[in-house]
Amino acid sequence: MQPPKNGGNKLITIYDIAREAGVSPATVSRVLTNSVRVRAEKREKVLKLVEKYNFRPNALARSLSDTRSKTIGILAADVRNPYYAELFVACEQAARDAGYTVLLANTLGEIQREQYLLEKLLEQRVDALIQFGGSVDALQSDGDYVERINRAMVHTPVVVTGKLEGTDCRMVRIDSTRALELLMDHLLGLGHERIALVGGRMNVLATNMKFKRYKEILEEHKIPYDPALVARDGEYNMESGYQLMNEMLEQKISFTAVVAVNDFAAAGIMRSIAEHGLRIPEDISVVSYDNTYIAQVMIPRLTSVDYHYEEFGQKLVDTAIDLIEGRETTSLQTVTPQLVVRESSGVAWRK
Amino acid sequence: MQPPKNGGNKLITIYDIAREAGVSPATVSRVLTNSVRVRAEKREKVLKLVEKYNFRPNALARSLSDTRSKTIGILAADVRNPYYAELFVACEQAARDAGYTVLLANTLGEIQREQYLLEKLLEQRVDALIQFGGSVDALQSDGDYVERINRAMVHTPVVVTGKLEGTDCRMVRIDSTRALELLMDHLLGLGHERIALVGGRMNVLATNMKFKRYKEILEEHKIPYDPALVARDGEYNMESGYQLMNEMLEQKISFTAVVAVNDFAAAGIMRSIAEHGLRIPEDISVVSYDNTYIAQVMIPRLTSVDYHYEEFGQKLVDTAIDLIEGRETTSLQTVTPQLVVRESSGVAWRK
DNA sequence: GTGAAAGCGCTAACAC
DNA sequence: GTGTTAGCGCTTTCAC
Repeated sequence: MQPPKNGGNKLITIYDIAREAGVSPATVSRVLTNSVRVRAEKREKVLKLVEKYNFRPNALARSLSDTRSKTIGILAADVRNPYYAELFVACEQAARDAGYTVLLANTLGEIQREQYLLEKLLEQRVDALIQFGGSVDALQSDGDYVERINRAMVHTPVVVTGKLEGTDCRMVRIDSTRALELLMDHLLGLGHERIALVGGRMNVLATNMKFKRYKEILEEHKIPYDPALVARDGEYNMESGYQLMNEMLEQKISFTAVVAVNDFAAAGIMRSIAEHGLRIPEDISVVSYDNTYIAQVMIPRLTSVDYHYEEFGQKLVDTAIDLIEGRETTSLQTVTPQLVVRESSGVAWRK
Repeated sequence: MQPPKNGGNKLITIYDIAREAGVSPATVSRVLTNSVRVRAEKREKVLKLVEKYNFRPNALARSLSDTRSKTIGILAADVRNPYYAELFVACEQAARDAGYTVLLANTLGEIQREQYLLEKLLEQRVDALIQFGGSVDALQSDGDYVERINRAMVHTPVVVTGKLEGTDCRMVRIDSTRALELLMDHLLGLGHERIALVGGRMNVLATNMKFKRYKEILEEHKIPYDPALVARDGEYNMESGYQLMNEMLEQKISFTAVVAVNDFAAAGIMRSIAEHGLRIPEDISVVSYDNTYIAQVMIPRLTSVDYHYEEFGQKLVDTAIDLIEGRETTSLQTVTPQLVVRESSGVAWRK
């Protein structure tokens, strides 16, 4: 109990309001929470004082008292990535609408930080946890992290955008398979057959799923699968797309279209293509996932798969709240992606 | 006091630890906070139990008890804008390093939401508030908001990246004037004289300051000021840059360089220029502010002014913490911008 | 060094 | 309806 070192004379409490209104603290609380009917007269009196002193109830005390903080923790990989930023803002909105506050922490791709922040969020007694990016994206879940999540889930429900094998956490994720289908249908329809997959890592769930479906689709269309067209030893950024495309172009591998692992990678890919004197989409079509504003900023604008971020965020939050309030929820829900066709994709110049 | 509807058997408390360790709760607290020396033997016993039960102290209770939450509230305009995202992550890091948690809320450009979120953050009893974007960017501060901030500041120090006239809140902001100088020096050095200013609004502090300095510099260089070169009836996004540049180009206004209000606007400007069959930088040089990854994604890459986001965030947080702990701080601090030259700017094609 | 006890500000039985 | 009271889980005097 330190003396407040800054400006502060103590903040007003319900006791102060109660005293001045000539009622009990409980009544003030009742007025504030609107839980039980209070006589109009007293109610007015309290409300007037609340107004007068600009009284704001202490959310900490409230949370401590009813053992729910009305807060949802969000563990995001990195909000500097517009994909996560979109998703976060969507969640924030949905949560706010439901009377919840969100507490965001960025894991920045480090498993260590991820664990640390998980603990921090739990200390804040968030009522539920939503995680996007990081360990939950992995094809094979990290055992140590799984154990921590399992311990957390004894008291705090967890919702993830990927999966966490060995835990019972709810999953709300993009239908990656469908996302790839949209792109492939689009490209095949334009006459493309030599279609490259560029960027990302195979040990990432979504990336892996897309690859599987890619091979299936080729087979369905009787197009031979050429491993040289799949450059998956990369990352999810521009540099990686740039590097990988450079290599493919320099090896004279022939293809008429490339599916970038996301808009960032697409940007790098586009640069590489331009530097090799080729045109988009005349020589090579480029399409990608996420439909962040990068897709709109590029010249030509990118054909990209959109994820309905609002709906995505809403589902994540709804699921979290269902869990908090003890309602049953499905183990896995999916968000249906949608293709946004722009100028970066066109008809194939040869069969 | 609701019964926990989700999985939860009650969480462990220091009382449980104390009982099993055969010490008092106070001692457990002492071990946890490392405040006073505790006999090694007891300390070990407690620590072992903490480990055993994976005990995490309730941050809410702790905050309530010592009347500081070790939390800094951040009111940001919109983290989907990479400028704010960078700044937020920088603040989050700095805060974390200092043992603080950050609580983010996005105002999304609505003054109403801004006020609401301000109250929400105060209810959470944040120890300090940092605001970037929104009302604090305005040339003329909103009276109503000023009043609210003043009320808040009785108990909670506020740091902003702009200004808030009529309040005593601390300011940490980019040296906008210097930022413009960097760009002008660069362009003038390349032989440009007909330099356009595109995007943004004059009632935004930073934008306004840049305009003032722009005129001064022209004067110093004996270059006549042409109002037709200043298109400031816009926004801070791509569409706006696109529109404004379209208009200038269609009006056949002649210029060899344009200073975009930010990277987003620059992207729109570049598209407009390309659509008019002009080349960058051969025909027109384009430069901008913020140096977000949009600058690196564009072809050609953008020459842009960087803000040392890490340092910026660190200063904001340091100032907030100084205020929390009752130390004196300067009213205004600035962050020195730095020019990053890329391919979008080149020598003027005529004098 | 350490325990007992009060208090942080609120909510929720429980009486009346 | 409304006041009284007992927590929520921690920190911090204050004794010893």
